[in-house]
Formats: sequence, C-alpha cells, structure tokens
Amino acid sequence: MAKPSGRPIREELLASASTLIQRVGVNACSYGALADELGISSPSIHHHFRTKDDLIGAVAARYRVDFAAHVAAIGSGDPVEDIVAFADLFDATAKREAMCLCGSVASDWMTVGELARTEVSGFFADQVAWLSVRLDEGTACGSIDVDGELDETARMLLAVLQGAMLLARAGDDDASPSAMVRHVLTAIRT
Amino acid sequence: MAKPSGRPIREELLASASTLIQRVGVNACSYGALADELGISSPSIHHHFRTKDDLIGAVAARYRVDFAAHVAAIGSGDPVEDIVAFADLFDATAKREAMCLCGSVASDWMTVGELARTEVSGFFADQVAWLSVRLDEGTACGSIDVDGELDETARMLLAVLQGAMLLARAGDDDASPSAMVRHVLTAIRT
DNA sequence: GTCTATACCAGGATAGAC
DNA sequence: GTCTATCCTGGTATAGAC
Repeated sequence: MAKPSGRPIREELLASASTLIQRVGVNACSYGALADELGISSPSIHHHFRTKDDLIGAVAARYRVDFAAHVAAIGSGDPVEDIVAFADLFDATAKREAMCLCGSVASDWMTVGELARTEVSGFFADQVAWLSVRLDEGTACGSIDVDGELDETARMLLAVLQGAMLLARAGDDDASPSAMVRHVLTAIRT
Repeated sequence: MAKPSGRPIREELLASASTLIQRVGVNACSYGALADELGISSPSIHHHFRTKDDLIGAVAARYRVDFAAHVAAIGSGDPVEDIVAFADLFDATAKREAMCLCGSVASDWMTVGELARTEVSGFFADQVAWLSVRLDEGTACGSIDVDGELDETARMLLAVLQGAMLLARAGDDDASPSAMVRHVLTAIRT
C-alpha cells in the first residue's frame, strides 16, 4: 500500500500513526499496520522511533503543534465567531470518523508513556488558554456574559467538544461538536 | 489474588472486567489480567464468555442496567438538584481514576463487536432521555430556561460529563464533571 | 535506511482430563 | 466449572546484512 510522496518517511509515519490512533485507538495501532500502510517493513519503523512510546509521544507532540497552527489561523475579529470556528476544527475530525488524537490518548492514559502524557496535558492546557482569551475578549466587548472564572467556562467548552466526539463515535448523528458549542454559546451570549 | 466472595464467578468477572476496562481501556483488558485478579485460569473465563466480544458486550449491558438503577434512585423533587445528583455519579467514577465504561468503549469503537456497540449507544440514549425529562420538568416549573430542543441541551450536558472525564484522566484536577455541569446549569437557570 | 531473520512474549481460543 | 496443555497469531523489539 505504498503511497508515493516526497515527504521524509518519518513525517509519513507520524501522519499515518496519528490517523490510525484516531480511528482505532492507541493500543490497536501497531507497527505492523503502519508498515503495511507505508509499504515498508515493521522493523524499519524502529529506526525512526525506537519504541512505541517514542512514536506515540512524537505523534502527540506533532498533533499539538499542527493544531496550534490551525487555531492560530482563526481570527474573524469576533470572539464568538472565533469560538465557532474553533469548534469547526473538531467537526472536521468527527466527520472523518476519528477522535481528537489527544482525546484518544487521554482515554488510554494508563497505557502511554510520559512523553505522550506531557504533550496531551499541554494540548488541553493550550486549548483552555486559547478559549479563555476569546471569552475574555467577548466579555470586554460585551457580547459574552459568563459568571465565575473564565477558565471554568473555557474548560467546559473543551469538555463539550471532546465529549461530543465520543458521542459521535457511538453513532449519535446529532452529536456534532460545533452544534453543541453553538448551543452553549446561545446560553452565554448577551 | 483470589478474593473470597459468595457471588457467582460470572458476576465477579463482569465486575472485574468493567473496572479494568474503565482504567486501562478495552484493548488493554485481557483474559490473563482478569484471571490473575480472580485467581482462576485464563481458559476458565472462556467457559463463561466464549469470546472477548461476548465479555465486552455483557459488561456494557450490565453497566447500562446498573447505571439505570443508580439514576432511578435520584429524586429530590427539584429537577436542577436531580441533574446535579446525576453529575455526581460521574464524579464518583472520576475519583476512582476511571472512565465511564461506555465512554471507554466508545473511544475504542472500531475494535468492539455489535453487542457492545448496541449497549453503548443505548446507554447514551438512556442518559439523554433522562436528562431531557429533567429539563422538561425544570422548564415546566420555571427553574430552567433553554432555547431550542430540550434534547440538544440534554445531549450537550452528557457531552460535558464525558468530556470532563477525559480531561480529568489527563491530569486536569479542575476538570470535575459535576462542577462543569453546575457551571452549565447556572447559565440556563432562570 | 531498509531489509531478513529471529527472539520473545502475550493475546485469544480450543481440546480434553479431572 | 476448573484445570493443564497446546495452538496460532500478532505484538514489540533486536541483530546484522545490504
């Protein structure tokens, strides 16, 4: 199943591993399956990532960086619109019948190494921080009204998104991440 | 590691398997680990559950029934209080450093059989239906004000709970399921 | 950087004795 | 209903040739 590509194989591996983990979970993602997909042999993968923990950690780190780039591209000027655009990123993943990679790893938390854990915790912290800033902007310009710490609302929004993807996996067609976030926004919009 | 108990071994197996899956995930839950924990041999388990799919399916079915019993015990008279009590059930699980069993299975959706899938989808539908009734009661007595379909809000609340457990797994100590639901409730309470 | 060969272990599952 | 013994498969990982 080799796919021709100019990208270095290490990058191909990260991309394929990410997709596979998002679809079947960390523990059902194997060197053998990745090898088949890229048309190389399973031991070759060890040359790029000595252990599976190394691979998972690198995948998580790359996902975090890539996601940050997508988020950085958001900038409508309107905080509420920005949050909807943020939620749309999760919709795109759900449509691919995949989990957020970090949600997937979090769910298999007990079976992953320190590298992956650090990146996943950092990923969640990144998103909460970004959402907090948007909520702060919305509060400042009067389009959002929340009580309590903004962090709490931000964390809740992220939980909605992650939970929505979990429900979507179980075949709930009405569990669209962005639709749910929009629903929350109507409640906290002035 | 045999634990003395009067319960039939089949029940012990379901309980141990549920706990193990909630902690490490479906694919890291093995017959061998269960056998060790119950002090029996791994092939003995096949006598009670012919295949692993049978076991996972039975665990999901039992979890759904047990959870329904806990939910049925809720009845403060106040819909908002009832929803908080519902969320507290998830808090108890998070404190045990465990996922909701059905969240766990949903995350490993691609690797489980039809039995488990049906039960997990049913579980989610159960909770959405229960929450919808509470929201309806709250609307009727004027303590809750949501716009749009009640189902949407109910589904969102369940997503918050499932997502909160995912965040809690990743070490976010502020990701308490019930705290997040309370936070949502303040926004939709009149 | 990739291969073949291989080691080693663990997974699920079956057969048949007790 | 449980055991031992066994099978097959597939997983991660290493060694060493090319």
